[in-house]
This record gives sequence, C-alpha cells and structure tokens, in this order.
Amino acid sequence: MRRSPRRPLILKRRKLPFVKSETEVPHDEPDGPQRKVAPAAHDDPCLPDAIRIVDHPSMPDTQVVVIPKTADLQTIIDTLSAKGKECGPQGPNKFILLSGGSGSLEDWPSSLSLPALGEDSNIRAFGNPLTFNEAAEGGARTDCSVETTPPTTATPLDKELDCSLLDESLTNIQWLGGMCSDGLGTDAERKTANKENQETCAQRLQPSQNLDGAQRPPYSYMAMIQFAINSKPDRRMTLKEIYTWIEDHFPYFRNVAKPGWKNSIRHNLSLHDMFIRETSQDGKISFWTIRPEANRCLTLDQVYKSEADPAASHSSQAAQVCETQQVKPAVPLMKRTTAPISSERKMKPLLPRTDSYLVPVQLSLSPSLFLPLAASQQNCSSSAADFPGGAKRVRIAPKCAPPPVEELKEEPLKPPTGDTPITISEPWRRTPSGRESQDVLDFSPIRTPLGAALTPQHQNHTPFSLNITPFQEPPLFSSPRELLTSPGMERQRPCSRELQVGGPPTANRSITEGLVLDTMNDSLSKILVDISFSGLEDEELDVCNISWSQLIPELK
Amino acid sequence: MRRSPRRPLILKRRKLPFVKSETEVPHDEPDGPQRKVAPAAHDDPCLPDAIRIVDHPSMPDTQVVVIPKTADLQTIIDTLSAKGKECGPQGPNKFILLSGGSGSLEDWPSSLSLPALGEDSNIRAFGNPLTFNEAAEGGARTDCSVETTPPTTATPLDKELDCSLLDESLTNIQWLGGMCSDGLGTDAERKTANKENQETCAQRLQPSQNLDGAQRPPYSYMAMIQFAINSKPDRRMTLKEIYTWIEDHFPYFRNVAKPGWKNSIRHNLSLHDMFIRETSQDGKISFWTIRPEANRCLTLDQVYKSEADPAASHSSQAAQVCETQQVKPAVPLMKRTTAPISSERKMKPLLPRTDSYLVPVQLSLSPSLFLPLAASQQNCSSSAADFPGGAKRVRIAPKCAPPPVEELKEEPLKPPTGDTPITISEPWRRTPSGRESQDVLDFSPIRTPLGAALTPQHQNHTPFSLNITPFQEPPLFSSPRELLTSPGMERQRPCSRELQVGGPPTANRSITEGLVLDTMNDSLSKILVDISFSGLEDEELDVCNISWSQLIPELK
DNA sequence: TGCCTGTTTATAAACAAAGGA
DNA sequence: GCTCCTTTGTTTATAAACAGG
Ligand SMILES: [Mg+2]
Ligand SMILES: [Mg+2]
Repeated sequence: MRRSPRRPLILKRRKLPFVKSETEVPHDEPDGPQRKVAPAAHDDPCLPDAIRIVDHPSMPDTQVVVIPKTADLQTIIDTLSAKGKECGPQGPNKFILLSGGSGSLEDWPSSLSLPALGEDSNIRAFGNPLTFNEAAEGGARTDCSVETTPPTTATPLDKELDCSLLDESLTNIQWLGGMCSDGLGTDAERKTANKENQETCAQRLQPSQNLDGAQRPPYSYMAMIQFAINSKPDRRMTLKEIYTWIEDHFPYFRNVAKPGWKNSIRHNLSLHDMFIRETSQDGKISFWTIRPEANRCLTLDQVYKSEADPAASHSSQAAQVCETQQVKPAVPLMKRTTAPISSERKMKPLLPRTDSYLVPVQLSLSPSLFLPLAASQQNCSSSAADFPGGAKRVRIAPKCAPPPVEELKEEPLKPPTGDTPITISEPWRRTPSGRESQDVLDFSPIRTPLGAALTPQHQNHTPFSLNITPFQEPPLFSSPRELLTSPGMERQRPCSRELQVGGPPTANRSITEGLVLDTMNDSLSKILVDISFSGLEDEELDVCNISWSQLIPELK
Repeated sequence: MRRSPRRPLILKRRKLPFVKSETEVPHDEPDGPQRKVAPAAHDDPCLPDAIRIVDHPSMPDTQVVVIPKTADLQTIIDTLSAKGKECGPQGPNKFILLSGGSGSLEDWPSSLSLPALGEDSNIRAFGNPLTFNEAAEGGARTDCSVETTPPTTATPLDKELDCSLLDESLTNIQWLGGMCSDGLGTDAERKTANKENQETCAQRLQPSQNLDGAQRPPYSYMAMIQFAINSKPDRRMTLKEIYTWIEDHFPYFRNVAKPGWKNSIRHNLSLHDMFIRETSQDGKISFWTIRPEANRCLTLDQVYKSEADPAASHSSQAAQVCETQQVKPAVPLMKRTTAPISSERKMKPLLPRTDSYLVPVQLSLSPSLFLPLAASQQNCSSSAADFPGGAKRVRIAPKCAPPPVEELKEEPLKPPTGDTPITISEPWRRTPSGRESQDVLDFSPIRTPLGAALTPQHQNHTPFSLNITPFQEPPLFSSPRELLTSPGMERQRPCSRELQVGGPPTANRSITEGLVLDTMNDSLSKILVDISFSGLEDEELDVCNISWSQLIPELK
C-alpha cells in the first residue's frame, strides 16, 4: 500500500542445484551414451527437443549450442566434433555448449565417456572436503530437484553453419521506447520542484500506455547507469550526462518519475563500488566511470529484443547510433527524435549480475580458446594443462604440438600450495564468499594466472551479448557483492579498455557454465559464459545452471 | 514531514584543510620557536591554553598530550623529553601528541627545529606531484581557513604522571540507559505484527522521557551491531542474539521502534562488508562476525561518558559486566536489571568511521613504538628507517643501536618502484581513493610492511579507547567506503584475534594524526590514532586534523 | 503455510562541499 | 565580502521484493 513502483522486480534468483562433483559420478567409466536423442544437426527446425545453434555474436568460427537436458551429450560432442573437422579452420570449429532448461537434472546421464581421453596430469581431487557436509545433508533432499520449470517447447532455431552474421528483421512491439514529445517541458516543472522529492511530474496522466514512458523500464538504476556510461566511447560521463541519457532513453524518468530518481542515481553511483569517480586534471569536473573489472559492457542495444530473432549481432548497429548520438553532447533537449527508438522494441530483462548461491563447482578455463583464431589455429595448444592451477582440459583426440606459450608471462604465480592437508582448525568457516580465500581457496586448486593477457577478438566498444570470462572463476561465493569487493581479484590490471571485455573478475556478471568444444584442438574445456544479454530468446535459451563436470567426470 | 526519526544525525563531517606538505614549509630551517606558550607541565590545571595530558588507557607508560594550536611545539617536545628521561623506564616515556582544536592552522609555526636532527636516508621527496593542482588552486583560498571553531576554553585536566589507571566517579545523567520494565511484553505484540513493518509498538506512549528508551540512541545500526558483536568474547553472534543484545541495551528498539528495525539490522549486516557471516561446521547456524581488519572494537562501555572524567580505563570495567552478562545466553528477557546501565550515563557520540576528505598527507609509522615496552626498551630501534617504504623517523638525539629486527619477516615486499618518473599519461585521474593505487600509490612512497606482526600490549578483548593503527596508512581516499573495500589493504592476514587491535587496514576507524615522542628512543614519529571513543571529553579534546609534517618538515 | 534469515534494490533524507547568483 | 540556492557526492534509514530453509 506504500508506493507502488518500488523495486522493479527485475531480478530473479533461484537456488542452484548443489553439484556433488565426485560423490556421485563414478569416475571414468567409458560406458556408452543413453537416451540417444538426435543431435538435431540444424536440419530439423521444428524438432521439439532440438539443439539450438547460433553463431556467437562476436567470436569468429564459434557457435553457441544450447542443448536440452534430455539430449545425449556424447552424441552431440561427436557430431559437433565431426562437423567442425569438416568445416576446417574457416568454418565453425568452436562450439560453446550450454545446457538448456528442459528436463531436470536427473535426466542427465550420470557419466559420459569421451573418446581417447588423455590422462591429464593435473587433474586433482578437489571435490569439496570442506563442504561435504552440505552435500551430504542437503544435497540429496531438495537441492537435486532442480529446475522444475515446465519444459519449454523450445521453438528451435536453426542457424546456418556459415559464419555470416544474422540480420533478420525485428518484430513484435511490446515495450515501445517511443520518446515523448515534450522535450522542453521539464524546466517549468523543475522550478516548482526544488526539494527534489515532490510529486511534480505528470504522475497520473498517462496511466497505461507505453508511449511517453509511462511504464518504468525493467532495469535497476545500476543497470541504467551502466547503459549510459557504456554508451560513450570513452566510457566516462558526468552526472548530468547520466541524467540526460537516462531521460532520453527511458522517458519514464523525464515524464513520470518523481524527481527523487536523481537522488537515487547519485546514491547508486556512490554506493556501488563499480562506479568510480574520476576527476579532470584541473579538478573541476567529475566523471563517472565503471570499474573495468566489473564492467559487463551492458549497452542499451542489448536491451531490445525481437520476437523470433536471437541474433544480437545487428542490434549493435543500434548501439552505434546511440554512441554517435551521444558523442555530440550539445542540444540536450531536442535529440529525442534521433534516438535509438526505432520503435519496434521489446525490452529484455536483465539477468542478475551473477547467480547468487552459485554452486561451488570448479571451473577450468583454457586461455587458448580466447585467443584469436589466427593464434589458436597454428599450433593447437596443450599449454593449458601446464598452468599452475588453471585450465583442466580433456582431450578428445590426441593431436597437438607443444604449447605456443602465448602471452602468459605474468608474475610467476606462486605455487598452488593446495596439497597441504586441509586442517580444519576452526569450527566455523566463513560462509561461502570469495573474500580472503582462507579455507575456501585451499579447497579450490584453481590459481588462475590473474594477469594473463588475452587478446580478445572483440571489437573495442561494440557491444556483444555473449561474453566469455576467461581465466578467472568465482572461487566460492554466495553473493555478487562479496565477489565484487573480494580482494585479490583486482590486482593492478592496467584498466586498458582494450582488454576489459573478458577481464578477470567475474563481478557483476551473469555467469553460467558452459563447455567449449574446439575441434581444431580436439579439446573440451569448461568455461564461464556471461549471458547477461544472451542474444538468444530468453524463453528459448533458458539456460540451466548445471555443472558440466557432473556429466563429464574428466572435467572434474 | 515524512517520518521523524530518520537518520539519527550522528556523524559530522568537515572538510579538512589540504595540507601542502612541501610547498609552503621552507625545508629544514632550524629557526627557533615562536609564541612560547608554557608547556603546562601538568602543574597548572587551570591554564586556559594548557596542555591536557591523560594516560593512555591501555598502553603502559604512555600519555596522550593534547596540545593547543597556539602552543609551541618545540618547547613541548623539549619539556616532555626531559620529563620522560627523568621518569626513566618506569614512568611515562612515550607521549602521543595530538593537536587540540583551539586556534587555526595559521597560528602554527611554519617550521620547527628539532635538536640533533639526524639526516635520514630514506626521506624522499614525495610531496604531491600529482595533486599540486588542488594545492595550488584551492589551497590558498578557503581550504586554509580551517577549523574556525571557537577556541574551546579547554578546562584542562591534569593527570598525575604516575601510571595508575584512573577511576573517578561518574557523574551527570544525561542519557539514562534505564531499562524498561516490561521485559516480557514483547511476545504479545509480535503476534499482531507479522508483517514486520506495522505500527505495533507503543509508539506514542512515552513521548519524551529517557527511561524506557523513548529516545533513540545516537548510533547507527552499523555501530550498534559492532557493539553487540564485540561484546561477546569470541566476537561472534547470531542474528537473534544481535536483536536481543540491542533490545537489551537500547530499550528504544524493544519499546518504541517499529518492527522494521530488525529488517534494518539484517540489511546492514548484508550490506556492509565489515560484517561477515560465518557458518558452523554443520552449516546449521550462521554467526555474524566483524572483519578483523575493519573492527574498531567499539563496545558499549565506550559509549557512556561521565562529565568531567576523561578516563576511559575504568569504563572497561563496565564492559566486563557486559561481557559476562552476555556470556550466558539464556534468559534473554530478564537480564535488564543486571545490564550495564548503572544509571549514571551519558552517551558519547560516535565519531565518524574515518574522516572523509582526509588530507592526503603521508604518514610514517614506526612499528617499534607499538612493541611492548620490554621490547622497545632494550635496544631502541633505528630499524624503522630500513623499512622499504615505511616509517620515517626523526631522531631527536642520536642514541640507538642496530635494529632488533623484530617480527618483520613477511613477504619480501616488492621494491617501492616509486622512483620511476610519474608520467601523467591520462588527463583524468581517479578521484582520491585508496583503490587500485595506480597513480595514487605512485605518489605515495609508503609501502608498509603489511604483514608485520606487532605485539600489542592491549589485553585481548578488553576494550580500549585510543587505538593506534600502526604501519598502515590511508593512501589517498575520500570516503571510508572506498577505503573499506580497497584491494590490497587486506591480504591474507590470518585473522588472529590477538593481532587485530592494531591491524593494518584503517577502514572503519576514526583516525587522526599524531606524534609519538618516545623518550626512551629519543625518537619522534608520526602515527595514526584511532580516536573513535577517545576517552577524552569530546568538547575538550577537539582534535584538529592537522598534518604534523607541516610543522616538522623532517617528518616530511 | 508462515516465519526466519539473508540479499538486493528503491526511496527518502541528512549532511557536506563547492559554485553561482 | 557575504548570503542564499543549486548541484554534486556520501552515508544512513526504511520499506520491500524475493529466495531459501
Ligand atoms: Mg561508487
Ligand atoms: Mg556483510
């Protein structure tokens, strides 16, 4: 009964299933696949359980494969691997496997065999000696019931295997970002509203039309500030520019919202660590930036989705419109007609920054996957296995040459020291949080080469909708905030905006676990994928957070 | 007009004067002192400008000397040094010099000579090459007007020089912490208040009496939670215990506050990084703790102050009452009569966590000062000068022997690297914040030996009111929150509760700069002093934030 | 189902500092 | 120089939505 529009109810959280990595999966049994579901080789568009394949919006020769849970992973890997080899270096040869939301976890095969699995030397038993209590107690009860969402019928999308970017037409008007037509009507009402929190705007005027921003956008202030700042090429905005950008792109705030929304903007800027204030050299001007490690590179173009088109590639064109529009900072009041409306828009909900209650799975990351094709192609690296605590790679077929030793010459990265017997000295343990490591990181053997420079293929500022977060995993945390402020995550990385795309700390991201099948390498690796705006239809993608290591024990 | 008791208005901030360390102070001119004010050798109790001397509440043989600004520092140092030598190792031989609030900064002598000043080798020019703009622009205008508080008449306190702890009697009832007499009346009203935010309590019953907690205590939720948790010997409390403790000690929340205050407690626990949730080994119970680096060790006994007694030493007895009372967690409703009321109490305001807009001065810290007397006495260390970036010490008289090389065997502490010429590459600089160092820490030469173990003399859990934060300084920050979450401040210090008292990170503290005159060492060092509850009368102490290096150029 | 605990966002507000009229 | 007002920035309080047990 208080005020209605409190807390836009954007974010949804769900308890993720606790994955008992090594407690259930036998070990290495090469038993055959069960439940042979057709791999849906993108020939059968309407198969209800078909695999959906889309090109990665930014990575070349890479496709995202969303696999329903009832599908047989073994067959899929075999099929994709064969297909990748057919296409060779010019066709799609990397596949990011994500688990679809259909079915429940119990439908998965408990183990899965990989052909010609090499005995990886650095596969270490790092189950969860410190968290077995939770696994033993709560694991068998409700935590495995998992994802009882009704199986979405999954109107499958078949993308051609060519690497051309998609550009279907947008459809389906839902949230019309139509700009209001009173661009100059704000001065008068601001005179009457000095106290910043008074009901001055046209509060009850347009009750329910989408035009003029009567509906509040489904994004938090934090998200909108990111939209605004990331729209500038230098990713730097003054407070007033942020105000103006939000008013221009979300007319709700110009027309409907109470003036206190600016207070909230300032509050968010101050409160959240991800927003950092910089000062011009003369100290006169303050610019707000986004801490590069925390920048999900959210942009407004990723917001709008079309009905049947999962392609996120051409929506970046709209972003370019935004950027060029923002570049000229003059005439702040009359830009509404040029704005990125394009009128046929529907807002996609923003996934949570990261999954709360992330399952404490160990993720392996092979940096070679994120090298540009030119580098990862010449000599397929087995160097990932040599990282002190990093990438665990499961080979499908032995193939490769010695590692190229790419850019990974950072600090020597102190030895893992994870082999010391874990002495449970204190009866209390800090509730899963990435901070301070302590016992948590003793349990995790992953000492990622934090400063390892990757060369992401992504364009500099062009937005993308499927980020891959390399060589950094959330150790064990229960809330994104803890991850954000966890020390050690952010060393002194030079904030170069070129490298920030896949930057180390996974804070403020929306992460799911995936597999990368690299047919050039014959490797299968686990990765973290940022699916903030996946570019896929949310209803269809419906990525389920599972741990691939539950299916493939070799991945641990 | 909204709701009245919003935001208890506890904290005050003031812009601190920007101290131009090396721009104004000539350099090393040993010109004589001006304005010979009597050192007030604790013989003249009623001198208006007298120096106030109190024993340090926890450090032996240490006295806190609050010096009015108009006093002559040279004479004071000489006098104190002579007195310390008289007393020898058993008398007071360390003096913490704090600047009183009387007078303005312009009254200080611009330089000050120290007898037999040794040429310190590691004194480096680290003025502020990156912030000279602010110094040049705003420094001369308003920033130097500084502290225009009317000169407090400074009812001086003369403490005897013996080291006996003080125990005067408490006086002056102001905020009566009287417990209400309806210890069991909460169950009935909770039945009617399911929704947690309903006006259920006796809202308008006792409008203005102090009894029964009609007045809200002047502490934030964050402070009260710290009071609660720190009252337990193991500094660990469940949520319900926190509720109960606060209700018991601040009856306002049991009797007057809306039930939403518990929501606020939970909100604060989650929001602030300083509160960390720990889980029992079986995962059933959650305990809230305070991040040791951020723990100011605030306790309730430090809250109550007497009228004319600045002694904080005997108020720890009241804390013992609190603790022992809290140790037995049973009978949560009938303990009100035994509580720490003692009925003659007046609540001291809590100083802000740390000074916002701290002046970017460089602080030097000599760890030997914080060793117990037994250690710092045998061979007075000149080891402070050998620290890679740490303590800069100005000798008064050459005396000492080679360093004892105490516990300072932590990680090799990478070389300062501060000698590289500062390249102002970016036109923007991150607004002063300890995060990420970057250009800020290039400017600061202080690379404190972060893990250096000190052996504080403080009792383990007994509260104290004048903390000294050794070997860690705020690099450059503008808000406590930034300092709190700044990386690199908290490495992997082992959270041993024995060492937390003077722990490195200065987060959540209320810091002022002081000098330590050690007559056993003949050394004069700058320190940071936590004056959260200074134990001194707030009105009299009135510590002014100045930089001692402005007065003593040898301190840089 | 309802309560308790925990996390996160929204909103209002107090206050400080700076700048302009 | 001053006051008054606005803007910007920081911090706290309060309500609420929601997840999970
Ligand atoms: Mg911020
Ligand atoms: Mg917390």
